[in-house]
Amino acid sequence: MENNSKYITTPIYYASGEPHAGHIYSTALMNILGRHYLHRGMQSKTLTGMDEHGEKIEEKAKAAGKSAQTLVDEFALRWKDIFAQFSLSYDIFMRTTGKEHKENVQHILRHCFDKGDIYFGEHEGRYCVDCEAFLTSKEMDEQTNCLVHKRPTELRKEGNYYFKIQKYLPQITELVRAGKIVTQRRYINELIGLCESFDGDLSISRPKSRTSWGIELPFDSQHVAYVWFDALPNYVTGVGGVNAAKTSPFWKSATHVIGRDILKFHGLFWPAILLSLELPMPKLCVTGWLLSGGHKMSKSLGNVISPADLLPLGRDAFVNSVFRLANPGEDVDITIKTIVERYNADLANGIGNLASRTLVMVEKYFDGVLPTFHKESQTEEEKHIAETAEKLSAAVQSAFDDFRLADALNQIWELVSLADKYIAGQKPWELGKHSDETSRRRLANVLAHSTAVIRTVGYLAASFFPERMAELLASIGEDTTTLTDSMRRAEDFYAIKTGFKLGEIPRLFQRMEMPASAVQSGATPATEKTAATKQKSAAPQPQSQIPPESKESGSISIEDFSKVQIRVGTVINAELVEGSNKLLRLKVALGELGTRQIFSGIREWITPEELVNRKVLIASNLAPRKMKFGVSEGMLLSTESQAGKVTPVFVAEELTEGSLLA
RNA sequence: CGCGGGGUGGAGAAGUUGGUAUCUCGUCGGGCUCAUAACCCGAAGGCCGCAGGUUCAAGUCCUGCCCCCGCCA
Repeated sequence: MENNSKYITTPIYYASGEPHAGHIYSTALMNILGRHYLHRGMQSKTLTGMDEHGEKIEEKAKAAGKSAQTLVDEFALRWKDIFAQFSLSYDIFMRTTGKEHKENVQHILRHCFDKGDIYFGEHEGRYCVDCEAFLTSKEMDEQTNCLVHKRPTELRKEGNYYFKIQKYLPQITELVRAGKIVTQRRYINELIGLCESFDGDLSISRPKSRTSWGIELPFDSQHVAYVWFDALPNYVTGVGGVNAAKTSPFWKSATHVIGRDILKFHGLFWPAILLSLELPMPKLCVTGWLLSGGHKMSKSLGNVISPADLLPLGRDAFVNSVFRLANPGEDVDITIKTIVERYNADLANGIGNLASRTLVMVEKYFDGVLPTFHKESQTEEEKHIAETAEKLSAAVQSAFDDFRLADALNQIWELVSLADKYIAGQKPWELGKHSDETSRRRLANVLAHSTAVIRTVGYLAASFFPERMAELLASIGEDTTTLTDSMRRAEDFYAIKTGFKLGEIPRLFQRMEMPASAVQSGATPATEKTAATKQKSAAPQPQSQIPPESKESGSISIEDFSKVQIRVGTVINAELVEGSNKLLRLKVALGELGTRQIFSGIREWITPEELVNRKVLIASNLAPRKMKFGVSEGMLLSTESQAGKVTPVFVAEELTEGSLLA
């Protein structure tokens, strides 16, 4: 029997920080997939939530002077609130501190333990606190620093429980090769690589002496479950636990939306646990990264687009650009500028304008009553439009099944473009000037076909833009109380509500002005730092990545200026750089931003002693720069006298460290 | 050689088994006036990272090199 259910999950997010654009992206993807299947008449269940255990959360709570539970409760509220602001709904908001989840985890642990898949072992090695894990030699440099976190590791010896993942690797490799876990080709290759290079078993517990903020192992009260057995099982909790999952139609059709960075955990660790549990494999929908200006968003680059930046543009503008520009799996490069451009092109000038021009003419020439088709006088072009539109539903559905949302959106917008061309060619405003029978019929046909296009687009795009599309459909008399057969309705091009009297014509997706801050943001973050590099005497920031700018000697706008973040910092250490006759290596405290290493070419003019403990100005959002002697993460602002003497700009001691000049 | 991704008109991207280089945005010119300064038509603009090789034919296959980028969403 055909499975009529779909279960779509996001990763559960770690409860130690604010959501960023990437979280909105994954959650929106889940939301859109869930809606789409609903619109196909299927049952869909969606899940998102929070991963709330672990050493780091315990530490963070301690630092904030509150209990871990209080901390995660606050984060859960905060995240729910932000999802709500983006109209991102879900059926289940999973929290790993929930009672049901704890019971599920213990059930799973007990099962695997009884089956002999979990054993106790002692391990001694280099441990990274940030990774919360022992590192292999490949994960450290020669000085045993963690390659991921660039910090020293410590020697630790610990007794932990291990899961026999090796036992399941051959099976998993088979499944991966057969495309049973991921369908996106590039990730199949990546996963096979991961399977082949994975050695050792999985450490799945932490002694309570280290952290007690977790779920207790049912067979050893002195240990709590580590993240693999704590967070990953949440997906099973969402369908009611292991036993329920065995027969759940939702579990049989589960799709996990994940970022490509957690592919190993969902494509290797999780399948191994599921094999031990003898549960069917879910499919993965792997997403790429959201980039901004060609770079991963990062605080030091100053190119972070936060949910707060996105909100004024609206959920739809974000959704359209992010799912239009690339299919999930690829990286997507977005800036405020591209989001607004795409919004204006596709939503305002596209479907918004098409709806407007069509309905205004219906109002004008037919007193607001939707006209009838005159199929007997249908032109080839009209037949072509109708056929294209009717085929679109199947194309969209097949695109969704392969997670090719960009392809789906592109095809929908192409239909809009087709209708615009058609209207331009038919000149209905000319036809409207004549009252003979032929002209009236042609006019009716033009407007009926245009309305039918709007209707098709409304049904097909409703999973992306639920609120606006429902408004659009309602305006042409469609019943939007339920959209569960949208995909089927979209196949019936001619089913417009002829005779329906229009109410007020909606103005969907009004054009957006480009925010002043984004006017020039077609440039990469690096080029946006041009203003700062004019302080060329201050530090040896190599300029190779900065193309010449035409307005070098001209004035710059206030927007340009505001791109440069200048902060007050305290020099906490300064030393000569061996092997360089110009450079000083500075350690500068920037308040919240922490301590930065900054190289400055001022050795000729100032001694380290004169700098230490002084307050200076730092351009803090310059791209970090790899130099021969290390990475420079900012620039010390200085002045240059006519004689060529360079002096740092010292500022008053009472200014606050880290504060931003504005 | 840690792993992985990538270099295609100004920007972002498609390019399936090798056969006239495509799309969106932007720019310029024209048209239209129903519409949300919108829509339609046309044009300019590309040593497809570099160098070799295979081939009648290479963005696409092979070899080497250079350069960017990402590594817990």
